[in-house]
Amino acid sequence: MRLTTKGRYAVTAVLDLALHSQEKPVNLSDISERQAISLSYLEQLFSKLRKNNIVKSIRGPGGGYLLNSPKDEISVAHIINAVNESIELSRCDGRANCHDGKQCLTHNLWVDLSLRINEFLDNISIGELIRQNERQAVQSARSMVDAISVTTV
Amino acid sequence: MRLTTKGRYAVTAVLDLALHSQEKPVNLSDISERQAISLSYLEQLFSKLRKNNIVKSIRGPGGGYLLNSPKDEISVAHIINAVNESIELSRCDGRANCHDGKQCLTHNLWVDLSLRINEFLDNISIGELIRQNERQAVQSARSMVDAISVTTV
DNA sequence: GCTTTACTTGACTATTTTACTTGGTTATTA
DNA sequence: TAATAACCAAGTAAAATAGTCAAGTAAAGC
Repeated sequence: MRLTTKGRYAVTAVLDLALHSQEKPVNLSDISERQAISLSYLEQLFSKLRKNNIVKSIRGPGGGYLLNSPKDEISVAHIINAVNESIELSRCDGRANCHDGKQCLTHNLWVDLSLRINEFLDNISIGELIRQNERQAVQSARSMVDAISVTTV
Repeated sequence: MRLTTKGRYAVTAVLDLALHSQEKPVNLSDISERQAISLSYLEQLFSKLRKNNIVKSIRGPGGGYLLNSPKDEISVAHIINAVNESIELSRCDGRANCHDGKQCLTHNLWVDLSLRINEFLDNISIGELIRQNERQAVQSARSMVDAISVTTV
């Protein structure tokens, strides 16, 4: 599991897609404009997302991309791993390098941690992310209203 | 929060330090050899770790590095953020770019997620990582013993 | 106090990844 | 058949990563 700006771009783009595609496909030009990501870079990212069955495409005029599954079934981990190709070069995989055991221990510790991070991000779906944000927005709007009513009363 | 091989190197090195420094300082050459990380790269990483009060150094012969706090008070997030400088270029910070609100929404969603990842990694300490691994080792040893005793009885 | 050891610092370089560009081709619809 | 938008491939600039080198400085021990 790697977490770089590339992953952020991908998650942001999928979030944009989830927010804008009500049955109608969304084309990359629109996402490019809204999220300020270059069109061709988006094409590369979406090519990987499509190959990983996260989105599906419709060609031709009026075409674009759609989520391939319900929002709640698309995890952040899935998106990030899709664009990162995740060839996770885990050094001592069986042979070599791990001569004295101690090195293998630290390596194992890292693998454990890596698994835990992956598991964590696998439990956060696009749908959940959006809902949580909506709740927060409602809450802050409410407290804003409260604040106003307090100051005006 | 960014999670790259650089962060892995740093966490691995601190784990190695935690495992090997029983009151005595550990020098970077030893870590370099054990973890197969170049000495000069370790120097750069430890310079940042020291500035962030994660480790302390002792100069001169017999010198090296020690953890600056108990194992349980050093979080994985702390280590990763220390070496990554975390200048997290969060695009629309107030001004610019965020014209239509929608873009800001996706941006906020990412920031939320980022905070959650950070919080998650902040709750995993070096000490906890090591202990968990020990438990696993004991368990697998136990189940191995069980398996053997079953097959031999 | 001098020498040795070993950390410290900074500048410099190679490699890899990221982000983007260009220039196309192919499928679909109006 | 003209316009649209996905698809594809090669190349490129900039940034991050990983490592090198050389000149320091602090501490230990003789």
